[in-house]
Amino acid sequence: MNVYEYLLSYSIKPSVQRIAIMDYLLKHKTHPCIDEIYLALHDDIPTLSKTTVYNTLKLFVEHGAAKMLTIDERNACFDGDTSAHAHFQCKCCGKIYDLPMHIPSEEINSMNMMGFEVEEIHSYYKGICPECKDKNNSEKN
Amino acid sequence: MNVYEYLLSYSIKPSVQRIAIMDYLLKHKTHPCIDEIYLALHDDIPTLSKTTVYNTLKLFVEHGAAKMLTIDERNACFDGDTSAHAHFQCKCCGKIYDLPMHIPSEEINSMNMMGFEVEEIHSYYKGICPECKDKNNSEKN
DNA sequence: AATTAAAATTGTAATAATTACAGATTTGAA
DNA sequence: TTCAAATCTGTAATTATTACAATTTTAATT
Repeated sequence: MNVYEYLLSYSIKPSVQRIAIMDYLLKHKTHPCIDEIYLALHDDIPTLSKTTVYNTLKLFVEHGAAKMLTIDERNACFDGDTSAHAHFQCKCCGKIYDLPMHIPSEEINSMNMMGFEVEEIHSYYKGICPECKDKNNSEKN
Repeated sequence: MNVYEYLLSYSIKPSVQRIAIMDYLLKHKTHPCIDEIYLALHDDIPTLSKTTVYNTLKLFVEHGAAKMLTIDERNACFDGDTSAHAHFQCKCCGKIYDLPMHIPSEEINSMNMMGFEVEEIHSYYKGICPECKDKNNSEKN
């Protein structure tokens, strides 16, 4: 399935900009922020407006075609992988890693019992990633 | 233990402003944002600067006396309860609820095995809270 | 009590992310 | 081809946060 059909499957009317942004999201697992996407696509689509990137990602999130991460304090990040998974952000280099998510079914059940209607589950970790840990260790020696 | 001693126990030098802010955090489980704290304390401390609220909360977080939540997209929220617990934010009213947290020990173990040094665990849910669900239902009838 | 240096606080200005909005462009049906 | 709706664009406004220099407070020392 190409990106055009992929957008349609989420009831999103495709356009040059929407296809380019979704294509970027699907091909780059970096959990990009608005600016990263805007700068990356600016070469191919010089007329692209940053407002369009904002609007488009909002649309994607509303249609369930992307997820917004609030893991980075500075600015929102976006993920084209909408499957349930957790994240890890390195406090040193800022990189965001994907991790398998354990879905806490018992908790969600008890929340439902209490009358909470759970629509989104967010799970993330912060700390030091293997790369940065290695780098720090080798500096010390 | 009073707030003065409480701050000292986190190696934070007490001051009028710091005591007032920590006192507010401990007494109000609303997970307030900077503005809420600033506005609430402004009556008692008219000279209080919003910069001081920012600086003080940053200091609290650094010393482990408070936690910053990024659950609300608009702005950072703060929690004086530093014990491990999860949160639920209602998409309708915005209120943030405390929930017991299931610590995914197995995942953390495997992350450690992979070389990730986990320092923070964040777990939160979004959806509709019981109050808003009731309100919506009664409107429909 | 006066002196003084360090720490804390304050207020303003700068920065950065996001949103509002109006005009231009594109799309697709008639 | 025409036209209305949808989309996109660029600028301006808004909002959250940070930088920073000046002022005030604190606490130790004389």
